[in-house]
Amino acid sequence: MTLRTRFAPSPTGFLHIGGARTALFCHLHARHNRGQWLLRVEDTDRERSSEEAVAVIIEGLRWLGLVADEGPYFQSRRTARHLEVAHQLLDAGKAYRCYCTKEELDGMREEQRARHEKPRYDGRCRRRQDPPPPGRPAVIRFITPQGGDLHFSDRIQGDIRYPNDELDDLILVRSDGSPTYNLAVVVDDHDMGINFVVRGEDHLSNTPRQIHLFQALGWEVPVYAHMPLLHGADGAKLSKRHGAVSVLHYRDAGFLPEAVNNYLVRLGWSHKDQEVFTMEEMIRLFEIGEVGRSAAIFDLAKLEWLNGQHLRAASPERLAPLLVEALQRQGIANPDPGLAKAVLPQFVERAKTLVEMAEKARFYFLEAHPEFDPAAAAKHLTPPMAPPLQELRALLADADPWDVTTVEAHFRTVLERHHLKTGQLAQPVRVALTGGTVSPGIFEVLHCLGRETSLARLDKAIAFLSRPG
RNA sequence: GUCCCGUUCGUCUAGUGGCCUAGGACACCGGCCUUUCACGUCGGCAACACGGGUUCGAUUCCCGUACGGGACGCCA
Repeated sequence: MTLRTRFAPSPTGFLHIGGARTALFCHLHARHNRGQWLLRVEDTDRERSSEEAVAVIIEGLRWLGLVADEGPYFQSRRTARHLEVAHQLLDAGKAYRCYCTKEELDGMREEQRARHEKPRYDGRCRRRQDPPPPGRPAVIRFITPQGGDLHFSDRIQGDIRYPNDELDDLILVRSDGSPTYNLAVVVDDHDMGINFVVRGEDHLSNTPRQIHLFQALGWEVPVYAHMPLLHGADGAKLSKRHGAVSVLHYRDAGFLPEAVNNYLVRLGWSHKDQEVFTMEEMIRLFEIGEVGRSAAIFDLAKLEWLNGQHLRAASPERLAPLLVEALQRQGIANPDPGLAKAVLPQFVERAKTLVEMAEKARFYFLEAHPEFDPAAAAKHLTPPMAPPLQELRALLADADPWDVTTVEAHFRTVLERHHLKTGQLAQPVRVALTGGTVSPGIFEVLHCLGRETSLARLDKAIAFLSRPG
């Protein structure tokens, strides 16, 4: 039997890093086993679901490269089928109408809490003999088996044993006639041939009741794998402060999707001492049964390191357009794509994100001269540097060809004549060309900047350090 | 409150009774490399929550406690 699983987000917000991790694990599990996975949007809560959220979730998955075999299916379009099943249960005497009001239910829960009991519906309408109150809307509740334990073997969590008496009669259909989540998942998972469910641990306690539903319907129960949750830096639930932002935020922050996937897979799973994985490796090596059971905390520093690793593994062809984009967002109107590609190797080891890369490479793309960092200029653009800089400028003007080797040769000539150490000239030149004290190797910078721009910037620096006063 | 789940360096993790004076990675600190910054490299700091068992022997098995998380909705 081929494995069929699904990723089933509810479109009440964006796809955050935790949801992305669930989607990734679904994808890996399906691909590893040559199975399929489908995307199902669980939008039975019409109040809170939105179309933008759907679009953003799909875009997030697309960016991560997690492409489903089927879907997206929309749960809200399957209402008729859900209700059909509810009535089937009703007809079979496995469900009943409940006329309890909100107030009644609230009162019941309050009393139970006061008695230190778990708040749950006591099933009073199940035993109702008298005719229903006329005109009062009813919900349909499922008759949960009483007594005994329900146990199932979770592929991640292990054997779970759950006393049936902890469960109450869950609502299948709301008083407005709409099906609830627990009904919809069971029906959809069955109808869509899902035989394996990967989802967050927050669904663990829903599982026993869903299994009861499957059994009442005479349907085969899927295998479950409940993933440990992701926590923020303070150990609490993920919030906007620490990571629960849209995955697309990471795209805009200059992260590569493969780095995000790599980071996410290592949260709860490992393979020997390997840290860096390609998607192919993840698919080949990933075993859902090896996933750990404890929650993990999101650590941006490690994501950044991994991003650096993947940045280095990526080709300049792939990265150049991304760098151009990042530069544009930093106000560079028309970054030269050719220059971006040429210059990329110089930054790939110096930046952890594309955004950082763009900041560092910015000086290459400036139309005007870079502004001298005041501290850098004060330290390196000093009057005594005028003669060597002028001499360098003169030699460079005639350098032929304009390449790294020639440029370096002229540079060394100046060094010798003025008895300077490399750094003594390199730093002033660096400030002249880039505005600051940090950049790739100075000969590469000269070369890639080109003769015209290099000379102009040197002139500007010479004028600056020769200024009166 | 009740039920379920979890607990190895700051963080992600390895570890399935002796190989553990607990391994790797990120972060951090220091050396080397060096034209700056990085990269690289070498080294350092740093953990089995606690208490009982079981056993010749527990990080590994059992029980309890503490702490953390999840669930308890006409949300998903």
